Amino acid sequence: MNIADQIYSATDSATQDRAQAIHDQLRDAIVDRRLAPGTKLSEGEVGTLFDVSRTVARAALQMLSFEGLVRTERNRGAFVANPSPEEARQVFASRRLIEPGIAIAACGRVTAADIAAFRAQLDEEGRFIAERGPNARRAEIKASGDFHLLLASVAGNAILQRFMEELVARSSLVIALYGRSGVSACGHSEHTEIVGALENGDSALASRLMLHHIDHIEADLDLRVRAGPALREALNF
Amino acid sequence: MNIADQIYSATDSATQDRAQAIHDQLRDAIVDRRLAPGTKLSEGEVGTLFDVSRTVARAALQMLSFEGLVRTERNRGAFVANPSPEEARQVFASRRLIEPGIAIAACGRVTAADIAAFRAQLDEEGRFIAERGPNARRAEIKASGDFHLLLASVAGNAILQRFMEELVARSSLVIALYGRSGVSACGHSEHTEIVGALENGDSALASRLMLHHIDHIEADLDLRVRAGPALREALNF
DNA sequence: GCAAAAAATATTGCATACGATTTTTGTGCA
DNA sequence: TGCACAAAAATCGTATGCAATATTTTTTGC
Repeated sequence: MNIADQIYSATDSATQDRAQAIHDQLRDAIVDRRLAPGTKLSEGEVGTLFDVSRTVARAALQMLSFEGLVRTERNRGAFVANPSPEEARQVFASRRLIEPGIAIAACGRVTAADIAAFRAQLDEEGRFIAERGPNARRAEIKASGDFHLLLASVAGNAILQRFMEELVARSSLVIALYGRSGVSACGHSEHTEIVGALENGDSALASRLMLHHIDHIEADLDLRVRAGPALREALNF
Repeated sequence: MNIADQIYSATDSATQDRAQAIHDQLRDAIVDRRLAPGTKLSEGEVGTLFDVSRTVARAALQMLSFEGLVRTERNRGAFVANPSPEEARQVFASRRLIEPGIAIAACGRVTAADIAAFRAQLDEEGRFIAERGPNARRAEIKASGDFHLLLASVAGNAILQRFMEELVARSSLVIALYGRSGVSACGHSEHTEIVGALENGDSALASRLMLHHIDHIEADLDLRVRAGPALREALNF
């Protein structure tokens, strides 16, 4: 590890404060669907829950708001985001644009250690697919997202990695709201194929597989408006 | 304008508070290079400057920190970001990945009114290129960035638009630090060509022109490390 | 009994206060 | 003069208090 890396990881680890930790826990809870879309997250409640003042709870909520995971309304509070079908489409349009490129970048940088990490990640996914129950399903969604984040980290671009973290988290919300079934097994096999392409250094194939994979995830969504979206919004639903 | 749009713009305009306004002004100042990289932005100073308490100044600085425009060090304060050559490369790698796709998306949605807006934007750019002096140069950089933001807004994806806002702002910092000359005139003509492709609905051409345009901007940078980057970082430069 | 107004309650927006940490200044000694 | 160490100043991290706004409950008139 060179000097620059040391500086980076030092500042990264020491970065900020308890707000970051609270943010991370809330984020995980949202991504894991333990917090349903629309759930109110009041500053006081979050503060007492994590045993901090409203000040730091507020900072954590502000971070989540920047990521689009909660929406805040003035003088009303913060709520777990309730993405509209249009927002859902934009999330996946963004992923279709970015992730094939990330796959290509990862292809040029992937190491043997990375491949091993991918294999471990695939095993993890497989474990939860075999199991039944809502907990396993949550873990499966989480693991599926982690695959994409692992790929982004291998690609070696910190900016794109952060974008992907946001997109994966928001995808999780979208799937919670509009997901129809579990094509997850299909998703798992597609992940396996992508790792295969990576291992062979076939960037064009990896990119193509990724694009199809995203299409498949989105195809499992039911993005038809249910009772009229404007009405639902107006009713604070 | 449909109901959903009204709701959106309503929440957007009412969004939050004075912190957002302060953020916007500071952001403009950074992008315009009135605040040089490395400049310290203490909470107290920002607060008294905008006549608010440290609380809201802090919130504004936190927003800038999320965008990568300032870096904050615990118990030390916030500083205008000083992107390393590696970060600069990542900014442009991200733009190379995203902006051609944005150009394609914009091609499919551009209206006559949009074209008129582009023409106005191009005129604005041209004005400042003709002028001399540091103020005109600042305005020119700003206008050049605004062109890319206008394109992103036409593309109609709010998520990608926000990513682009971040990338354009960070590019401005990078150019301030590593920019060599003004190939700006060249940039202006390239913008004109892109608008032409948009007008003709030639998405493939627009995408290709955009990619070359980004390459040209990056080619004008001198990203060689100067006195050793770790040393510079260590010296808090 | 029901609808509308009014009070009570809860929650956010913001400012300020205080302890902790860092940086700077000042002083004594070699 | 130069250096080490201590005191002072500046700045941040966080808690708390008060006013403003939103929400709920109660009361009141019909």
